[in-house]
Amino acid sequence: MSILGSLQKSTIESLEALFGQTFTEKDFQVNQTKPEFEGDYTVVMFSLVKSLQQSPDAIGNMLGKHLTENYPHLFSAYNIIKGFLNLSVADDYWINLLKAQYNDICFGKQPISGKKVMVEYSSPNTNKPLHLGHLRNNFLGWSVAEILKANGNTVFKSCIVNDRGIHICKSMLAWQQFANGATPQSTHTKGDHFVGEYYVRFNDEYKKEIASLIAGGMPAADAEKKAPIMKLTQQMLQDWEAGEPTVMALWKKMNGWVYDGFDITYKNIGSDFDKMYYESDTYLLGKDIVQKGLDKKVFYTKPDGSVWIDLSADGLDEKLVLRKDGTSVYITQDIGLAQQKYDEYKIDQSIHVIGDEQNYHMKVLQLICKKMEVPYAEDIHHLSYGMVELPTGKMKSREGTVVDADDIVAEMENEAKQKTEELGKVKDFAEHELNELFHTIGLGALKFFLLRVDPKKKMTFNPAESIDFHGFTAPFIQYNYARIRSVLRKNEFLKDCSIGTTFLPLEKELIVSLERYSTVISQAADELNPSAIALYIYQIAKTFSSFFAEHSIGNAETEEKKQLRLYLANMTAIVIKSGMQLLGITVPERM
RNA sequence: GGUCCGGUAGCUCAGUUGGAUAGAGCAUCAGCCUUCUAAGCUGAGGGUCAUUGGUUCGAAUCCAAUCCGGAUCACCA
Repeated sequence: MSILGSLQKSTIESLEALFGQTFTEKDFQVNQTKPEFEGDYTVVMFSLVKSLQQSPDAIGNMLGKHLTENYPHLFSAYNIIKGFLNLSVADDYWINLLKAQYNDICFGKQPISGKKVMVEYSSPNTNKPLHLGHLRNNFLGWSVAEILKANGNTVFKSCIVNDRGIHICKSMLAWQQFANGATPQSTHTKGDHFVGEYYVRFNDEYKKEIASLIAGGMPAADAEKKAPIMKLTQQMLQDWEAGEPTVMALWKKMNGWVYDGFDITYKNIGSDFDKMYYESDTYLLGKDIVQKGLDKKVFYTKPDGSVWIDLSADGLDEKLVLRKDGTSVYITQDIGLAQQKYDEYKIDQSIHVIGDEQNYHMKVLQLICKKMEVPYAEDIHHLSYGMVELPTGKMKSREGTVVDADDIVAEMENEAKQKTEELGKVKDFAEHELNELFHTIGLGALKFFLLRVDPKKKMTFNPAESIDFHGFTAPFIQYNYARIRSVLRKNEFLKDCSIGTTFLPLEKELIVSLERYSTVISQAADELNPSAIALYIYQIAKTFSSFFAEHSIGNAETEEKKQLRLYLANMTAIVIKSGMQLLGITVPERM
C-alpha cells in the first residue's frame, strides 16, 4: 500500500479509536507538506471540526499523538500549524521501501484485474497523410492504453479506418482525371502523400469550377452542387456502393498505396493496434439496430421514410439515423460498431480517442445507446482532446495548410542530430547507434511536447519556433536518465552493505517522490490523462538533477552514503524509464 | 440564438474531492565546469488567477451574472 493509503487508513483507525466515530478517506484531505514546514504529509483538520465538535488544533494534537504512538513504523513526528497536522514519515519506512523496491521494474504498477478495455484511436482517412493533429491522437491513445495496462486492465487497441465515402472518392477522381497513370513508385513519393496530393488537387479544381460557374451567373449554392467534378464524384460513390468493378479496383489500388505509407509512419512513431476496423466493412452495421429501435419506439419514421431520434428532451436536437433512401449515416455505423466491439471482445469499457469537435456526436451516440438499453451503454467513454492549431488558425488538409506528421518527426530528429553533434559526447557511436539516438531524442521531444498538456485543452504549434530541448521536455528527462546510467556503470553495489538510517533533504525529497509513482499511475488512469505522468516524471528528473549537482554519488562521504545514493539513483532510473514508457518515449543509455 | 469547452507571469503551461505566502519551463538578468554527462545547477526580477457579486473559518478552485476566445447544432464523415 502507498504511504498515502497507509496514512488514510491509520488516520481513520485513529479517529475511530479516539472519538468513536467512523470516517472515510473522503472526509479529510491529505496533502504533501509544503517545503517550508517540517514533515512529509499533512492532514487538514478543518473538515473534521464539525462532526467532532472540537477545535482543529485539539483534534490535530490528539491525532498526531495517537498516530506517532501507535504507528511508529510509519510516523516519527508531528507538528500542528493553524489546523494543519504535519506528519514526518519514519526514515525506516523509506529505507525499507528503498531496499525492497530499488530494482523492481514493476514498481508502481498494479497486477492484472481482469477488467477489459478497448481504446480506439488514430482513425485515419485514406485520402491524406497523417498530420500533427493525428499525432496528438496517436500519442494520447497509445499512452492511455499503456497507463490502463499499468493499472491492471487488459487493453485492446483498435483503429477504425475511414476508407470509404465521398471524401475518399474525391482523391480517386482527381487521380483518374489528372494523374496520367502516375504512381507512388513512378514519382518516388510515399503512398499516403501521393494520394493526399490528389485530394488537394480535387479541391483546387472544384474551387475553379465553382468560380467559373458563378462568373457565368449561377448562384453560389447551386454552383457548389452543380460543379461537374462534384457530380462525377457523387456518381463514383454510387458506383462504389454498387460494387462497380473498375471503381472497386481503383479504390483498392489507391487505398493500398495509402496503407503502405501509413505502415511506415505508424512503425516510425510507435503506434500499433490489436484490431483494425474498416468503415467499408462496418458502414452497413447498425441498420438492424435501427430496426430494433423502431420496434422499441426509440426511433420514429418521418413521412419521407427517413428515421430519426428526438433528443430534445435531453437538451439536444432531433438526429437522423437513417436516410430516406435507407442508407446509413455516420452515427448509424458507430451504433453498429459499438455493438460489434462488445460482441467480439466482451469489453467492460470502450474508450474513443476523438477530437473535441465531435463532443456532440459522441454525446448523441451515448444517449442513443442508453435509450436502446444496450448493456455497454454506460461504458462508452469519449476521451476528448483539443485541436492542435497553427498561429494562423486551424489546419486544413483540403487546403494543404497542415504540419505533416512525417515531416515534423524528421525535423525533430534533425534537430536532435544537430544538438548532439554540437555537444560531441557520443563521437564513438556507430552510425546506426547515432540514428537510433536521434530518433529517440527527436521523437521523444515531440511526444512529450504533445502529451505534457492536459488532453482537453487545445494547443498552438508554431512551426517558426522549434520545440525546446531544455527544461520541461523529454530530452531533459532522457539526459538525466543517461547520467544515472553512466554513474551506475562506474560504481558497484555492495552486497549486504548497510545503506544507513537517515536522509539528507534532497535524498528524502527524491525517495518521497519516487514512492508516489503508483498513486500517480492510478490517478492518470482514472483521468485518462498522460500529462499527469509527464508532469510527475519531469519533477522526478528535476529533483534528481538538483541532487546530482549537490551530492556526489561515487565520492560520497561514507560507503553507506554511497550505497544509499546508488539505490536511490537506480530506483530513479527505473521510475523514469517506466514512466516514459507509459508515454511511449524511450530513454537512451548515453546521450 | 441553444449547448459545451476554455481565459492563471511577456510566452507555453501546472495548480489534487475548496486549504498554509498561487508554482514550473521558455525568455531576461547575475553567478557556477580541474572530481560521477553543464541537454545541467544556484539565485533575481516578473501576478488585479478575465470582470463583478455571492457561498464560508478559508475561493484560482464552488454558484450567479457579464466580457473575450473556440467548438458544435448537416439526409458530410
